[in-house]
Amino acid sequence: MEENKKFYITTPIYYPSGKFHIGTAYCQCIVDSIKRYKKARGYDVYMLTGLDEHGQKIQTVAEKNGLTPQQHVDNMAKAAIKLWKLMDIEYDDFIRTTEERHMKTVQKIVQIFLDNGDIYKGEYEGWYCMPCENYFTQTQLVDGKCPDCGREVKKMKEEAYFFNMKKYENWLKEFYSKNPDFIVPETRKNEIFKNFIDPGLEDLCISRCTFDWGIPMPNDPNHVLYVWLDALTNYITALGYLSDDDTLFKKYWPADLHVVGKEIIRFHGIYWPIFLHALGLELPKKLYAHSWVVMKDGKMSKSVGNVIYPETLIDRYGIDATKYYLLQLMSFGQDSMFTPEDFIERYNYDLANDLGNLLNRTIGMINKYFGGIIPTNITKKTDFDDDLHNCAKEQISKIEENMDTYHVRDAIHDLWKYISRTNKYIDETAPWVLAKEENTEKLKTVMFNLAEALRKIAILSEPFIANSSKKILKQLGISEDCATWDSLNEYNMIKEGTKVIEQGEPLFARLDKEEEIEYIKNAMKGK
RNA sequence: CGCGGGGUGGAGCAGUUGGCAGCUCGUUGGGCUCAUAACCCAAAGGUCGCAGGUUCGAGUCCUGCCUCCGCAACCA
Repeated sequence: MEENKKFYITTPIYYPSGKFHIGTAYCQCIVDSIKRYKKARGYDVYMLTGLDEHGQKIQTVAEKNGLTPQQHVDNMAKAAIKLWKLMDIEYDDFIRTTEERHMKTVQKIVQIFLDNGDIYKGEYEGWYCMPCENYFTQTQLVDGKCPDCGREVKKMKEEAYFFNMKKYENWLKEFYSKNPDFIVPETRKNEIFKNFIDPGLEDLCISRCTFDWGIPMPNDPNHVLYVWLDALTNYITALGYLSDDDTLFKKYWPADLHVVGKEIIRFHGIYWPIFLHALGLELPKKLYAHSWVVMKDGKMSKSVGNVIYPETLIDRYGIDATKYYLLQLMSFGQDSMFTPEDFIERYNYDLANDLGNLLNRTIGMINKYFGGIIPTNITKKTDFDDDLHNCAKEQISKIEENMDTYHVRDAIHDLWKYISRTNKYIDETAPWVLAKEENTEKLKTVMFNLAEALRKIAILSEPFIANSSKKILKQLGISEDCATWDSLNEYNMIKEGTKVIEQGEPLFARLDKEEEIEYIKNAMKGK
């Protein structure tokens, strides 16, 4: 399928100024699911995540809490690692921009830019709010005043370094005309073109001297790097670019996929390609801008009392339910709405009723009719087998197609179509009637096909709900080596004498709708 | 006239290159009893924001308008 079987995928590096919310968790989920899928398809996958730990805001937040910036980000890094562990995120490296390995390389990169004349010293001018110690642009001002505190702002200038973006403008345009699919969804590309590329690029201010929580400019230590040159480069510094050991860089760069939030696609779609080009490096293969989880009353906000944190859902409903919910919710290009009602409904209908109960009824019947041994050596067919098999084939190829284009939600919906079809198969074949008629051969066929369908469902669901996938196999008594992605094309992977668990255990216990909605709503209000 | 995205049966959404309007939930009726009172089938329900236009034919293309949301460059 691909000439090169490596796959380097990254998440954004999150800004740890506050608690990680559900949107951050979603981003981790989608990247994790793509990683697991690629891994299942035989790729040598490397997944990077991390934190963007510098900047004014970190400094301010730390001071507020009576901490040094370093202490603050250390705490946040611990919290992040704990959360990713709780969420069972399989990353390969976790980069922090305050790490030596990052800072050193960034300084080297800056030096290269300085040497090549890509960086020049100029003056940054903006509206400055003294109490907030922050610059704002004209358009950010609210009634000509500070958008944060509402006080008067002053027009101020300061010395700053700039990156010469204009120099690369034509190259960037050319790149996009040759690679129109670089950014998905397409609408995000249109957005940055209309707003920033078509009107002509402006040079990027890359340093500040009003605060010091950042990487010093190698040529001028009074200045620290400002945001993007520091943050974006994490994707290569983590691989050891320009360090003593750059084996990972040689192996995995260029990235196959950067997943980022739609709010930062601009930086990844304009500055990042230009930085890389200026360094003479290859560009990533694709940028995927995911959209946002929004609430019924708009964006999440603490004052409205509609913020949902991942722990709230994970602690009570488990990581699989949370991942499943987020992944099936978020459409490819559109913001999607979280509601407690919807969460509980999806949990009950999809996970408990459709999937969990399918496993449970199958196990029940295999126990009841065949003493728990999955029948093999099938000789008879029922009228419904072909249709079930065709559905499997069709859905598998749709899932693969959707996962290959990162349409995770569509892939999940495809999988559930197959689960539904399998439930229907039980009604069509009515095993209880076959049992009464003592039509043992046909009954064997039905039980085998059900077990086989569940085996496939377990394989297909692994990227999304890994724990449940394992549980399904375990309850069926099927070993994991009989559950590889390649074996999806096989129909005789279940070994003779495979024994299912004696008493099926619910994968997802049904929830009391009213009670749980109440619970989530209270959690959102901070109770 | 800054930019972008929405407005599709009660709710939340899909609708790829224009070709008989789909999905999930809800509602109504029916079937089944293996199962976590789960599962399966069927029906009702839509002027696809409004007004024009192109076309044999438009939710899908063009024009204008109404309305909601997000972003506006150094703010992650």
